Formats: sequence, structure tokens, C-alpha cells
Amino acid sequence: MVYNNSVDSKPGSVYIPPARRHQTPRRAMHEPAYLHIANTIADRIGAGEYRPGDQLPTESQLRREFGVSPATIRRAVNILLDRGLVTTTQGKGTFVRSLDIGEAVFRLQQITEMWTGGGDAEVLLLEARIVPAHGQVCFMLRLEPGDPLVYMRRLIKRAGIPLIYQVEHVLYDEHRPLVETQLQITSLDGLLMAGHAEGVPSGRLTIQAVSLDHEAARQLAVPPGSPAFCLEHLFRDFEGRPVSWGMFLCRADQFRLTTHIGVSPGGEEG
Amino acid sequence: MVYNNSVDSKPGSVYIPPARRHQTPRRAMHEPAYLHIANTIADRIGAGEYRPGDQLPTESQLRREFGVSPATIRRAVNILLDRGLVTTTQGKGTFVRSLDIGEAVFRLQQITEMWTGGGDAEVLLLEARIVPAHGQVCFMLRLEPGDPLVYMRRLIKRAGIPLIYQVEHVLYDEHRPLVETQLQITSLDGLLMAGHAEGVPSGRLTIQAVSLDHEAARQLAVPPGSPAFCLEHLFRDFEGRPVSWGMFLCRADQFRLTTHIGVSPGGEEG
DNA sequence: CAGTGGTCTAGACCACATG
DNA sequence: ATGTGGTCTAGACCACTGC
Repeated sequence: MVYNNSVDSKPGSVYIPPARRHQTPRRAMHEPAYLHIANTIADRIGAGEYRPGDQLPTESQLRREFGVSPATIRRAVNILLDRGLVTTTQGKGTFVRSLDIGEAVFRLQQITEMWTGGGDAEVLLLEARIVPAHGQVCFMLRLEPGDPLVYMRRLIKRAGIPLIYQVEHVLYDEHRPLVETQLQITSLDGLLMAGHAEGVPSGRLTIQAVSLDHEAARQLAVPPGSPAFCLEHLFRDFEGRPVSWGMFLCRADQFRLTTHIGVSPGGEEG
Repeated sequence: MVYNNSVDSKPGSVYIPPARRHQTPRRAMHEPAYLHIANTIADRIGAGEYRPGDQLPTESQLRREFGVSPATIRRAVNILLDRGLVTTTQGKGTFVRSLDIGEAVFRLQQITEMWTGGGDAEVLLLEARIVPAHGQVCFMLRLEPGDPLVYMRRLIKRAGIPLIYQVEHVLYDEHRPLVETQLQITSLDGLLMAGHAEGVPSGRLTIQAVSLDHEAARQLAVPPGSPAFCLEHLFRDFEGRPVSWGMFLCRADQFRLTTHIGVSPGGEEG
């Protein structure tokens, strides 16, 4: 079957006629069945009805209980699977996982929301000039020492409080309008969009704890040696060549990452 | 339709006969079609074939191109969706997203792997005693001041290097065998399983940058004031009551979190 | 061998957006 | 009204596990 006929709707088929199709016997409407099923099972796990190590009802049993097709059950189980609540092994069954700290994932969005949430944040361009590459920058951006690149420093403030001190190196290439674009970025949206320009499809981010040096501490208005998150970023173009490298230094007293493991706390209806 | 007949296999149905069923015309075999399609599209985005803002081919076009059913295309698009590569809006289409730093997610597994990867890590129980609750612990575990709880300190070393200094408070309840279990945990697997015992289905984790105080710095063999990751954990039982609160202090020079955004770098076959 | 999860099909119906 | 994504069905086939 090549499956290239146009988008169906030939009357008289192998389908059950529209008679007695459940219009919306759904529980709260506008919640898909697969989501409802996934949430229901998750709630049972959270309530201890299904305990870690237990085998879940088989998909046949589940589809009988919920009265849906196999595919819908499969989709629900897949959701639980990548929520980390269960494991499945083919031929054996689906089992409730015990809680593993390693499952936790932290979303960087929590940090970016800090300066996109309220509209009163501002970006100050402290410095921007063309400098010759040297030291570690050469290695990160794969440049020869002396190659020109754009060096920039920015400060992000909110309600008068400095939050983030950013240092960035960008490839200097007169064939790309990158530089002009970069220099003008004193808006927030621009800083969030990686590379701040088109042609950047991928990047690597690293976060670690650091102590602030004198200059960074001065800009962030904290004592030297204060702790901070260091968010290092490296962006590449379509050919995989690095085009931008830098770091965001985030005051530790202003930033934290929080997440939940196991059954989510915002457990709505059951 | 109640859909409770047993698991099918009645011969002679509405299905196309096994004649000319593609056994494995799959590209590298053992790769599902939906995954292959998702990866193929992701590669095109990474190569700049589909640019940010562009509309992807409609699902009808895609299913013609790949010769699969609508459901398979949908599944592939869903994968791209929660990889953050595209957005979909009903009635309009599927569009390539421009890279957003906020999309990044960091997996805590990177940290736990540090002491589960090699087998030469060890856990030292520095202290364990029953103390009356006081101060912030009362608030976190919802206790009255003076209520008994178990106070523990542990040190995780690897290859002789101290990596993590852990402080933990656990509810003292003689009806639960929690205490005995807790005290014996000097193994790594036990530390990873949240709550270290059954009955803990959910938890909250927070990570932030801190400066080490004298005691922590001494245990970790670094100068006081050195930076560190502070991983705070709070676990709850099936009724939602907090049962355990503590923190892992991780030497900054030993731990970092790395992630990738956009098209993944380990892009295999195209 | 039967039971389980994993994949896929060929449609249908719905909700939404646009001209 | 047409085209888009979003959901779902009824059933098939496959791979794996365990008896």
C-alpha cells in the first residue's frame, strides 16, 4: 500500500456508522482520553494504590477498564513512561518504578522567566569591541590567535537590582550581519533567542557553581567571592561551527532551580 | 462499543492480507518508522533545510513522502514537539521554532552518575542521632519544636576525594521502620532511591549555588567559602506529608550540568 | 504455546483557522 | 468550504518472555 490517496472521506466504509458515537461522554470535556488515563494511573501510584515494584494491570485489562482502544492505552502508558513513573519490558509487563533522584530534570526556563516574567527588566550593554582572539576563546571557537572577534559585556537588572552579568564572544565575519545584530541587543527577547540571529540551530549549555571575581561581583553589587550560577553557552551554525561563546553569571541569591519527581504535586481531578 | 472482546486474531478480516507486507524495508532495521521520520526531519532542521519560522510540510504531505499512515506521522511530529524543535497550532500548521535558551533541561542523572559510574565510591556515615526539631526544620517537616527527628550527616568520597557532604533530617516514627533503614544506608544505591524506603512517591528538589561554611568545607577538603552546588531535597509520603528534608553539598570543581538545545549533536544516519 | 508490550494501518471524527 | 492539526478506533503483525 502506497497510501497516497487524498485525505479520505469516502462514504460507506469499514467504520462503524456515526450512530451512538460518544459525542462527549468525557469526564471534564476538553481533556483527551489518553491524558485522563495517564493522570488517573499516576494518581493511583501517588496514592499508593499501585506500589513501587508492582506490575500495572496489563494493557488489555486497562483498555477494558477505560473502554478505549489499545492505541489509546499505549499512548497513556508512554506518557507515564517518560514521566519516569513506570518501566515497561516487552513480554513481561509494566511496572511501577521506585523514586530515583537521578530522574529529576531542571528546566532553565525557570531562570529566564525571572527576567521575562515582569516587564521591568533592562539590559545594559557595558562594553562591545572587536578584539583579537586569545587563550581559551581560541579553543572554544576554533580560532587562530589574533583572529578578530566581538567581545561584549552586558548587565541585566530588574527593579534596580543587578541579576546577571554576561560576557560573550562572537565570531567576527563581515559577510554575516551578525555583529550589527548583536550589538543592538539590549532587549530581553533577543538575549533569550540563542545566537540572537538566524542560522543557529544548536547549542551546548553548561551550568556550574562559581565564586565571583572582583569585576563580576562589582557589577552584581555583591561581595567578591559570592556564589553564583555560571551558565556557559556555546552556539553553532548549520555546519556545526561554533559562532558564539560566553557565560551568564547569575547571582545565587536571586536564582534557583526547582523540580519535582514522582507523581506531580499539581494533581488535579481524580 | 465496549471493546472487551479478547485479544483478536480472527482470520479473514478487513485487513490487507499478509501478501506484500514490507517485512523490513526499514532503513537500518530495528528503528521504528516514527523515530526514523522524526530524526530525518530533525536533521533537516539542523541542516538548515527547514529554517526557523518555516512551516513544515503538512502531515498529509509528510505521510505521502514517507508512505506511512497518519498516526505514524503524528507520533513523529509529537516527538519533535517535545524535543522543542517545532510548534504546532491547530488549523494553521507545524512550524520550526527558533532556538530558545529557556528550552534547555538539565538532568540530575549527570550528577548521580558521578558516584554510580565507577564502583569505587564510598559513603561514610559521619553522624546519626535523634535530636529535637528546631528552627527551619520544624517548618519544612511541619513539626512542633521539640518533636524528635533523626539527624544524619554523610560524606561521599570517590578515589579518596570527598565529593559530596550530605545533611539530612528524617521524621522519627517508631511505627515506621524508616529509622533503622536510614541508619544503615552507607551504600550508593540506597542514597539514590529517594526516601531510601518504600512509601515515598514524590519529592521536591531544588538546586542553587552556595558558599561552603567552615564545617562543610572541612569535610570536602576545600577552603571555606568555596563554591558548591546545594541540592536540597524534600520527600513526602502517600498522604503528602513531608518525611525527609536535607541537602547534598557538591564540590563545584567536581560537578557540572551540561545539556544541548536544538538538534541533538549525536545526529546519526540521515 | 499463550501472554505481554511495541508498532502500524486505514480510516473516521473533531476543533480550529483561513479565505 | 477547505485545509490544518488532534484524537480515536478496530484490528493486524511483530518481538519478546515464560511456562
